[in-house]
Parts: sequence; structure tokens; C-alpha cells
Amino acid sequence: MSVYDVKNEVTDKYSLRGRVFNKVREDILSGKYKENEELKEIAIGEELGVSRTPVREAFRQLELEGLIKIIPNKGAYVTGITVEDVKDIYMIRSRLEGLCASWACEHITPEQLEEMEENIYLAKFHAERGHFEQMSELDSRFHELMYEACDSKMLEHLLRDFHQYVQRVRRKTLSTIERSLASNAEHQAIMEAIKSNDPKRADELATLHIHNAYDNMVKNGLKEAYSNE
Amino acid sequence: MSVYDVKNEVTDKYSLRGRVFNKVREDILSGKYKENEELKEIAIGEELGVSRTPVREAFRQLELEGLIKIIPNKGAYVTGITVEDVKDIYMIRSRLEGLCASWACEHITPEQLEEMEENIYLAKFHAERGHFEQMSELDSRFHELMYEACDSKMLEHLLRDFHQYVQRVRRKTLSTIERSLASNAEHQAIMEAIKSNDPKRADELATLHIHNAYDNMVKNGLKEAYSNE
DNA sequence: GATTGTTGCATTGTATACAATAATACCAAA
DNA sequence: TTTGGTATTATTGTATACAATGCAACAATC
Repeated sequence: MSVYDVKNEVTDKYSLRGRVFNKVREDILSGKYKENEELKEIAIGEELGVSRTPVREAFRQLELEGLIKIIPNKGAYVTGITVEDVKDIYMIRSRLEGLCASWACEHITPEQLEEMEENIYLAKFHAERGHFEQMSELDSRFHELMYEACDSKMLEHLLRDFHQYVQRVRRKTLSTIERSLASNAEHQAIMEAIKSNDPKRADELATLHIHNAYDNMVKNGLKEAYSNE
Repeated sequence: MSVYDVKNEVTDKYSLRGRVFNKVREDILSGKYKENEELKEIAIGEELGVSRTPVREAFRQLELEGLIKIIPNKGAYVTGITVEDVKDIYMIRSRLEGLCASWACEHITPEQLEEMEENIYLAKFHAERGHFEQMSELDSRFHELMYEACDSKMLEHLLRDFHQYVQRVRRKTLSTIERSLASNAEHQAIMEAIKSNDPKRADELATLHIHNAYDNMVKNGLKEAYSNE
């Protein structure tokens, strides 16, 4: 994404280009297309029943989103995420999630707060039982809620992009009952700081939360997540 | 730009698409194309002597960069920057420039440090004489140097994008001798913190620097900068 | 045998033709 | 005059044809 893609939130679902864009994006994030795999315009076009033109336009956007790298006159390749990238993103995120949480204090709606509380309650249930799929969903939704609550299109979009970007790696590492419970407890603390309108505290807690998530990821073997493939 | 465009740094200067992209981008940032102006594929294509295809691809990228908004089946329009956008960007930047400065402590090279010191020395000369054009150049270069010195492609790219994005607004507001001198003094303090390898202090100073820049912008009438047009 | 040149193929880059859509102008009816 | 609809036109969306490029296999030369 480009940085401040505060516009085509609904990257036109109905144009062919939009459909290609969303489909390929999903397939990369879900792992269907592996790192360094070459994406051919014709092949993708045929698969989706469209010509090369919309595929090419979608590729140009995916490149700017950082999901593929286009080498002129050669081809489009799925980009890899290095260990450094992941570290950088987490450090960047930790600061911006702090900012986001502090802004959310002022702007969160009762409905959003309500959903946050539900989210945490439900997450506790699943965490205790080791339902990691559901935990991952709920974790994403919690952060998504906070991004919406900060009421800044700019920041919301930026954080959403980052969150999505590291999701490729995250699934492999967020899977112990202890961390799930701890993570959820941190969510609850952040939520309570927001609820009591304490921006400074919300800021600190959200910042710490991302740091903890990163530390946990490193402990659980970020590097191994790569070499195992 | 998308967020993590850590790839086509040289958005292929030699493909037609790359040329169109760069040209239109420049023209928007320089103000040749005004806010809400409609950009027509054929017109731009003829102006640059290319067909619609590369123009369309460039447009798709510019959209993701946030510089234009494409309304399906209708057209491409130069996006405006709202007062909220500017505020958000400055708040985001303040945190990330802090992070950048702290990382620069570890990774800056002697050459980069050398150029920073030159930059500050030269800026003092121009600031005292009210050479605002040169000041703007030097200011940009100082930040650019810091982005390079942090040794994180991710952060470097992100900050560069933001910096460029607000440049459209910045020129109008950074033009008093007092602020120029103060800004340069802040640069010097940041540089010295980096030089003495004090990440915490560099972080704080850089964060504060952006806050000050923002406050100054607001004082000098950010809103007026818009209504005057 | 290694290196270099050449040829053919696969793929991307660009231009253009045609289809779909939206804005505008115009005319007719009330 | 206003309103409604229709035709026209301008513009974007998509498909496809052709050009340029890169790559790999093979042949020729040393």
C-alpha cells in the first residue's frame, strides 16, 4: 500500500482489475503463492477469465503494496519478508499502535467499546481451550477495532496494512496457550485504559503489547519459521 | 505509495510507465495540477507522447500513493490534503522520526555524520539571511540523511513518503527567520545526540522537533494556507 | 572442452480497437 | 417554463495485436 491509501477502501470490487487485485493479494497472504514464485500475466488472467490488461494494472498496485516485485521485461515475483523487515515493522507498529490507542480514548464509540469487551470475553474462552484459529481471528479483530476507533483514516490505513503484512508470518508464532492468555490480558488492560479515557496509559500499554508480541515471536523462533520452509 | 514500497526505488526510469508516473507525481507535488483537477488519460498521454496504457498503469500507482483518486468509469482527480491529514501525518512522523533518530545512533556512517554537520553549518548561514529556498532544500536533505542513517529500508521509505507528501503544504509555512534558526538549532541538537550515540536523547529531540514544526505551522496559519487559494 | 554467437521461444511493454459507462445537450410534452 | 426522456459525445474499461526484451538451447569457433 502505498502509504496513504485513504481512498479506494473498497478497491472497486466490481471492476475486473479490482477483482484480480483482491484475489492475487489474498492468495499471496494466504500462502498459495510462495515466496519468489513468478506470477505470469497470462496464467493469472486465464485463471480468472480476464485479459492481461486488468492483470497488469493489478500487478502495478500489488507492487506498490509491497507484495510483489516487478522486474522490468522479466516478470513479477512474490516478495519475501526478511527477519529485518519483521523486526522493523514491529518496532514501527509499537509506536503507532500507542498513538492509535491514545487517540482512541477520545474517539471511540460506545458500540466499538462494547464490541471490544465482547471480543476480550470470547477470546478468554478460546484461549483457555487452545483454539488458535479463533484466537488469531479475534486478535485481528481487536486491533482492527482500535484502528477504527482512533478516527484517523491515515493511521487506520497504515496500521491495517502493516498488520496484514506481518500476518503472513504471525500465524506460525502465536500459538501457545500462555501467550494467548497473556495477549488477551494485555488487550483487556488497553481496553480499560481507553474506557477510562486515559490516553497516556493506553499509549504505554499498547506500545508494550506490540513489544511483547515481538519478543514472544523471537522466543518462539522467528528464524526457524523461515528455515523450516 | 503504498506502505512498504521497499522495492522499485528507481521506479524504472526508463519504462514509459515509470516516466509517466514520475512526471505526473512531480506535477502534482509541485502544484502544476491543482486539487480536484481531473486528469485525462488521453491528454496526459499526448503530452508525453505515449498511449493510454502506460498512463493508466501509472494512474493506478498514483492512486495507491494517495495522490489521485480514481472514480470508476468517471475519471482521475488530484486529491486534496485536509487539515486533519496534515495533523495526522505530523503526529505519526513525530513518533517515527524519533525511532529513526535512535536507530541512526547505531548505524550512521562517518560520511553521513560529516554531511550532517556541513548541512547544519551551511543552513545557519542561509537562515540568518532569510534564504528560504535554500533552507527548504537543506531541511529536506537533513531529514533525508537521517532516514538513510537509520539503516532500515522500511522506515526510510515510509518517512520519505510522508515527508514528500506534506511538502506540498510545508513550503508555505516554514518561512520566518526565527523558525529557520530554531529549526536548525534543533537539527544540531539531534545530530549531537546521534554523534554521542545517545539513542534515547536523539529519540526525544527528533520527536520534539517535529512537534515544534507542527506547532509553528499551526501558528503561522495552516488553515489560511488553504483558504488563500 | 570452454567460450562465444545465434536462433527461437516465452514473456512483458506498448499501442490501438472496441465495449461500457457517464455526462451533456436537446427536444417534446405537460 | 419545467420536466422527462432520448440521443450524442466524451471518457474510461477491457481485449487483443504487435514490438521489444530476456532467456535458454544449441551451434560454431578457438
